[in-house]
Order: sequence, then C-alpha cells, then structure tokens
Amino acid sequence: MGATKTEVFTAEQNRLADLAKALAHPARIAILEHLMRTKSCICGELVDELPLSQATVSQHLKELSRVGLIKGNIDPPRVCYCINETVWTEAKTTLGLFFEAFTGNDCC
Amino acid sequence: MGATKTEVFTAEQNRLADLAKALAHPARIAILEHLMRTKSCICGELVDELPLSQATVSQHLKELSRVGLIKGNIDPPRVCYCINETVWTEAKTTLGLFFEAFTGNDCC
DNA sequence: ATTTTTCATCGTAATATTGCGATAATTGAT
DNA sequence: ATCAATTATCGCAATATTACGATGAAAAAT
Repeated sequence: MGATKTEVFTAEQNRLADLAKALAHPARIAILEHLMRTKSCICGELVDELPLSQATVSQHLKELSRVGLIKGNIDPPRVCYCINETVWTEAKTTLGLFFEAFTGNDCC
Repeated sequence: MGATKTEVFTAEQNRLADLAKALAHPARIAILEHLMRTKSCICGELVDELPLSQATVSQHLKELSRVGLIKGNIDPPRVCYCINETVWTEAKTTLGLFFEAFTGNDCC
C-alpha cells in the first residue's frame, strides 16, 4: 500500500485534500508569503530567500503549480512566478466553507 | 534526506503547514465532515462509514488528534471523538488570515 | 474467570515526499 | 559557435505516509 485510495472519496473531498497538501510544507508557505509580499512576480530570488537548494525550491514551485495556486511567466532565462488569483480564491472559499460548516458541538 | 527542514522556518509557518498536513488526506476530510454532520460525538461508526479498515481509520484519527483538531472522550470500550473547537477556530483563523493577505497582483 | 466489544498499536509492504548534486535545456549576449 | 545565466529535470538516498492484518489492552457483561 502507501497510495491514497482516492477513488472511494468524492471529487470535492479529494480536491480539498489536494489543496491542503500543497500547503502542507513550511517551504511552500514561505514561498507563497514571499509572493504575496513582493506583489510583483518572483523568480529565482526565492533560492536566495530560502535555505534550500535550487533543485528543492524548483520542486516546491512545481507542486504549487500542480494544484494551480501559482503560475509562471517565462521570461528567458528567468521564470516569473506569481499567485494564480482564480485558484487562490477557490482555495480560500473551499477551505472557508469547510471550516464554517462547523457550528459547535455539545459533547466532549 | 526525506525529512522536512523545520528548523529553518518560523513557528508560524510550521504550524500552518502542520495544520494543512492534517487536512491533506480525503479520509481525514471525510472524518471531519462526518463529525460536523453528526453533532454528537462519533466513535467507531466511522469504520462503517468509510471504506477503510479499522486500523487505518484509527491512524487517521491519531493524526487529527496530533494537531489537535479533534479530541476523544473515553467511554469504555468506546471512544467518542469530536471536533476541538479551540483548535478548529485557530485553524480557521490562521488559514483565513493567510488567504486574505493576498490582495491581487499586477503581472502574470 | 471467561467472553465480548471496541479501539489502539505493532509489524510490514507499497508508495510518496523531501532534499540535493549533477546534468540538461533554453535563450540572450559575446 | 560559444558562453553565461537561469531554471527544470534526473537520479539517488533518507525519511514519511498510507493501508491492512494481526495482536494487544481495557472494561463491561455473562
């Protein structure tokens, strides 16, 4: 085993889990925070910013791209990354609705 | 390697990533949704609800407990689980603030 | 005392993630 | 054509996660 049984869950549950997975690493949080701070897009200065190798940073950027939270503009030899507003809003809304669905419990 | 370099990130970044990690599996999303739906606490009926073995469900419950999103009341031989309102609010707020910090970008 | 019920934990196998050095790939500049 | 700069990808090692059967632990009921 070791592989998640995605087939047995709904598309919504899988999507929410997938968005959360993209946020489930401090380096990716730091990358997104940096992209928010420097409104203009960022490329490889993230490597200077973070104590991680270029290869590792590139891998984290790939994971964020995979779920769509960021997008990159090729400006050779650079790649300018920035937050994808559409998916950002989707994530914000989806997670927001999820957390607001809880209205308190009696027991415990 | 294979281990996350937590030391080089802030406590806030690590905590946010850790909360996200707890949500980064559809089974755990399903568990939390079930706990929200059935306001009263739930124990092993999750095993009937989910197409996963008892051992696997227990492991997911442990992960949710680890970050504090749920808590359990021992009522032998049962264990009644429910959402931990304090941590739930923390997660909601932390993630909410994170997503709201983005105010749009120009490029890309 | 034994049985039953419920849940946690152990052990194990399969797969995924993290991290990095080395190597490609791309394109502008010389 | 070669070089420099930047980023992606490959290959590898270490560790983590997912999943499950089997076993253990706890306490009520017989």
